[in-house]
Amino acid sequence: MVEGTGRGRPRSESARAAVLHAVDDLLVEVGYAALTMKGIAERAGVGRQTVYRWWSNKAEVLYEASVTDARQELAVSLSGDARADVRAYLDALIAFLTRSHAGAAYRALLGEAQHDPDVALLLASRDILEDSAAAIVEAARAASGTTLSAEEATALLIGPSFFRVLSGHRAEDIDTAALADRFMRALASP
Amino acid sequence: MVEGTGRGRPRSESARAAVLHAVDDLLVEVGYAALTMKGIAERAGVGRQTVYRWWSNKAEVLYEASVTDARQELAVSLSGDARADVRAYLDALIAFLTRSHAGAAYRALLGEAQHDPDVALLLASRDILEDSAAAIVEAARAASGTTLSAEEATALLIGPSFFRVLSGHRAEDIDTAALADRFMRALASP
Amino acid sequence: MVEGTGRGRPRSESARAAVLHAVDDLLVEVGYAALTMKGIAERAGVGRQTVYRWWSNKAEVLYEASVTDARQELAVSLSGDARADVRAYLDALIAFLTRSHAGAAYRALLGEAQHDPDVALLLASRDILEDSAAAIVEAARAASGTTLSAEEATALLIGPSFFRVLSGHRAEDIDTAALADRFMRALASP
Amino acid sequence: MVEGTGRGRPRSESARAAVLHAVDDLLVEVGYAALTMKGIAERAGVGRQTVYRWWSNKAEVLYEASVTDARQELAVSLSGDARADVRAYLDALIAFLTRSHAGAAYRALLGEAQHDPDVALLLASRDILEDSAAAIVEAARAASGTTLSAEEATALLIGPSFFRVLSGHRAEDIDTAALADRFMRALASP
DNA sequence: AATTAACCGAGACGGTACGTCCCGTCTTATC
DNA sequence: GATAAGACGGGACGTACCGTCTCGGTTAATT
Repeated sequence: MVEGTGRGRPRSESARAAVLHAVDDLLVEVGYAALTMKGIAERAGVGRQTVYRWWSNKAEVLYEASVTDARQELAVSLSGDARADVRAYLDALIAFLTRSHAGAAYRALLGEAQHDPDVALLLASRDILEDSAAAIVEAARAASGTTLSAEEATALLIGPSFFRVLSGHRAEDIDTAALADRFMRALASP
Repeated sequence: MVEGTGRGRPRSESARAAVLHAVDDLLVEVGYAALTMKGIAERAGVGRQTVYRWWSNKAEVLYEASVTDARQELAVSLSGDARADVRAYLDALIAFLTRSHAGAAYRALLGEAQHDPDVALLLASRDILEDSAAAIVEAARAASGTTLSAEEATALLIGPSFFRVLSGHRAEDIDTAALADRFMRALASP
Repeated sequence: MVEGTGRGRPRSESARAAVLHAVDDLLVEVGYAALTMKGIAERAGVGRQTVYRWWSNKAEVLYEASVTDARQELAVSLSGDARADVRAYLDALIAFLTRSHAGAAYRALLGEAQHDPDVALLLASRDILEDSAAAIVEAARAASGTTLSAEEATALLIGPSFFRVLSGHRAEDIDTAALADRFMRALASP
Repeated sequence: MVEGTGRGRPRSESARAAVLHAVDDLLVEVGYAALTMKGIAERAGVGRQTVYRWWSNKAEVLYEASVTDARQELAVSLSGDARADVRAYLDALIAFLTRSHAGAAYRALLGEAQHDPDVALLLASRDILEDSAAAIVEAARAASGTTLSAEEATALLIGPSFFRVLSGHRAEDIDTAALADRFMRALASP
């Protein structure tokens, strides 16, 4: 996108990058609760107004800082074996939600979305999890010949692990092989 | 349970009730984000210290204020027809998560838990959702003769709806009849 | 003064003593600014109400706790030599104001009196300094045959040292011999 | 004096003035005891942090708010007649201590200084009373040819009135003509 | 001996100021 | 005209103390 006439000083790309890096670092170091716009600006060596000029709240900065990493971590290649692919995806999903920095950011944002409609809209506009599962879900639907919609199938796939992690259960307990098996069974037509 | 030695002025039950009522009211009126300890105390006509004396943060007050309502709203009676009971439970669950005040409180707490370990512990200690599903899950497991553990079955039951709601999808779209059907199918042994 | 009928439990003398001791100790340990009614009661092992029952504010407790010591420290015997007696009194006065615990209490009370009328009344009712100087002033007035009133002479005697100490000057610098000399000269008739 | 690099928003002169005015007003309206940093900020229409940014406690604000007035009220012109000048100064001093707003501030600060070392330092750094008396004291010393130091003479001059007022006596009783006379007599060499 | 009444300790109560932190906005000089 | 710096008005935080109250328990003098 072109920046109008180009008059005046152009946006500093280095400032943008510094902010996104600062958010990444601070999220790990101090956690989401202690992540402040003030702290981000200072860590990035950037004026406070510069942050506000490009992002309207910390959720937006965090979203932009983590969405690329999130997509990468959740990407799985299709092997042709639907059940194996589903299991691989579930493993990636759980690793993302419980051990990844980008996953921590996602959980924080999803948490914030529960009481901030702006953040809810931001997340709903492009749901990272749903996007990441689309290919696997499509393959599984095709393989099973299910009558379920993609949306329904996605909820069946992601929901159980999502619930276990978000509601605070230990993630090691999740048997992804069994989960993949039950998912395929649920998909199947009668 | 005895409250220590009984020395000193006893805790004021009316103050306790006033605080819990104030939290309930304020959550509806101003939302979780604008819910402050200061606001709660003032609305309750209670000293600030009195709130801090009995609850260490707003999550604890909110939990105590909503847990009883939550249990009531999620209670379903067993009819003997497992599939019908599951569907009734899912309807209650979705209504709770999307339309109930207690459910709004639960979602706010679950959100807070994603970036506050104290709140996470509080919720994990007695998971309202898991508790509420225990009887239905047990009945469904018995009816299906499944090899799945109760924990796994609970995640299968709650997860899909939970994911749809928490990640911001419209709740009316959820076909609980289909979901109950798929749940029973997933439980079934091969 | 008799306490009415004497019915009911009599005042606990040990509680009274414990409070006064606690005030003395705390004044030295934490200073006047950090001296609180709560702290006094706890240090004395006494209920808060018990303190309030007998003294209406911390100034009153402090006054009662220090007035006896103050009188003792400021007592000087008359030798017959007015100038020498005056000098001895000034030495005692400066020691009291700068090095004594009771003097610290007096200065704190006098400070409080500058912005609390109740404390001002308390101090004015029986001015410790003026009382202590009465005998010496009388002797000096008699020896000099001055036309000055006792009040005026007292102010001439105490004022200079009082000002030096209260306004924060170093006390060692005060030449009490010279001061005594000038005082006698000021008293003398023309 | 230069204020660093000049970067950033400069200090708001209007905020500074508003705070000092608020202190002046509040001291008269509610008295020193009820003078709070919170109240000052609110009355000035200023953020709390803005007050703390420039003054570390209410004593500092009050000092800055009253010192200029104090100097004006205590200024006396020299006529050449030392005794008359001394009397004029004593009249001004007593009026300052007992009837002036700036004098009320000074007494409050001096009171605070008795139990707060920070305030004591603040007052000692530039003693308003001693400064104000310097010219008169010098003139009186020259006229009398005394051997007393300026410090000693100042204490002799100010002390008696200072003691009378601070220890709560009525100010109307002070005979400044007699006091000036005795002061000149005390100064005189033998 | 039983009753009565005031005192005792403990500690919770409604209030309010404290000093700190962060919010999002603004106003500088600099680039 | 965007930037780094940093002051601005505002407001919540969690703590401390205020002076009051309400308990159970104690200690006498009066019945």
